[in-house]
Amino acid sequence: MARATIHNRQDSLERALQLFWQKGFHATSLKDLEKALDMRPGSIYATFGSKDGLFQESMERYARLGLAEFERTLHAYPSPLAGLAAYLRGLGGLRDRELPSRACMLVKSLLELGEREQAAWRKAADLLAGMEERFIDRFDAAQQIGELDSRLDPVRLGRRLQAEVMGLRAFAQRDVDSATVHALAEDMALSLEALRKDGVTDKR
Amino acid sequence: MARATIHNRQDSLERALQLFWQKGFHATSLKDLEKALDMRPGSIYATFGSKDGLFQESMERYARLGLAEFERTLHAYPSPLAGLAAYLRGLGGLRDRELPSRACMLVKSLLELGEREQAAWRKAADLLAGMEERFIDRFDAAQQIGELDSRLDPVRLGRRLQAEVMGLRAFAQRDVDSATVHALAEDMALSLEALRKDGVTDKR
DNA sequence: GCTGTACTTGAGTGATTGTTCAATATAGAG
DNA sequence: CTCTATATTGAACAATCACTCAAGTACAGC
Repeated sequence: MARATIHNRQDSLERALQLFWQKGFHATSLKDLEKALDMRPGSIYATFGSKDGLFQESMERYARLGLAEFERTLHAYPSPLAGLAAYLRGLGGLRDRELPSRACMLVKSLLELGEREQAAWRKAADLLAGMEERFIDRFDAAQQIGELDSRLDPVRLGRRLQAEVMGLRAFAQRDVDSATVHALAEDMALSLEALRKDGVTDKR
Repeated sequence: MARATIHNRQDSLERALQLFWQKGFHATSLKDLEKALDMRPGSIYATFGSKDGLFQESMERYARLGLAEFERTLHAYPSPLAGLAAYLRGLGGLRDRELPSRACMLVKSLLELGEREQAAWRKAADLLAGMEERFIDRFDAAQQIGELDSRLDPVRLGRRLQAEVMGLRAFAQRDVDSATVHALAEDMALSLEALRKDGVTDKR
């Protein structure tokens, strides 16, 4: 009935994500995107509407994949606190993998964007709020199985953890050794594990 | 002997700093700067060389003023640990003051800039390294007066604190209540104070 | 009041920005 | 094959980008 598409949407989105994650919104030009996606402007606009739209879809993909990896880590540990600590230790390896950036793309966007890109800024803020909810949910679970002192506030702990992750990843964006990042992540993980109520057996 | 300058250099720099801190490097155009400094392009280039140069000088000013405020807080407390905790609590008020941004300008730059702005990126990284040194120095001092367990590593503690500050300020860039930021800063301050060796009297 | 010097101006530079759209190409249906 | 529907192209667009420089301006010293 019509001409078939030669570009896979998810594939194009992944390439755009890599570019945006590395260079940020403003420093990524449409020329860059044309090259990375191997598409001409018309095709890009027909598929994604605008640079801003493509950027927002990239952030959504980033958050979806990041959350999936987070959940995968959690599932490997029956204990919520142990899962969160393992997630932190995993971030210690940020300098070992080859990534577009060590920093979180959502945080980069939150700091880079302003009023002029309000919609994209909102999206970044909302996606981060979703991640915060997941953190809080895990502290809640830890409390329900008696792993965490009932006097502690899961909401505050969740926000604290998000701030720690933001800080760890921003710090890793500096030109520091992999060992330094590993040590920092380890210290954060230890602090988190110190929350474990005395007498609770580690069931890893 | 010649025509007098009508613009104060420090004053112009302060205005540029406010703009860059709020909007970031890429989103700040020369038009914006012309308006904020009330200077025409020729004057700006005669005085600061380039947009990149002006940006780097702005970062230097930012770091100098920020460090001065940090030292002022420290001087109000005879105990190093108490001083650092007070600094964290002060950051809890980020949402109360009217600032160009809640996030640290150096972190914003570290995350926004890339290879194309290598010199400015380096400057941001170096200035952050300088701040890290100050943190480490305070933990060192705490250790020397016996306020801090001698088995703890001041370098790791200093880096951890910098990551916490980065995280706190990035978190505060989200659309959260002032109370939420205060609570987060309080939790971080409490963790820091918990490092105080048992038996050491608080001399605040 | 004149002169020399340094500061300031602003129109203009070429390059690059995100975006549009008429033309073209290509697949499947008949 | 022809026809139709849709994917794709890429030249062209106006706007904006960082930046330059010749001309104009105003002050200090004489």
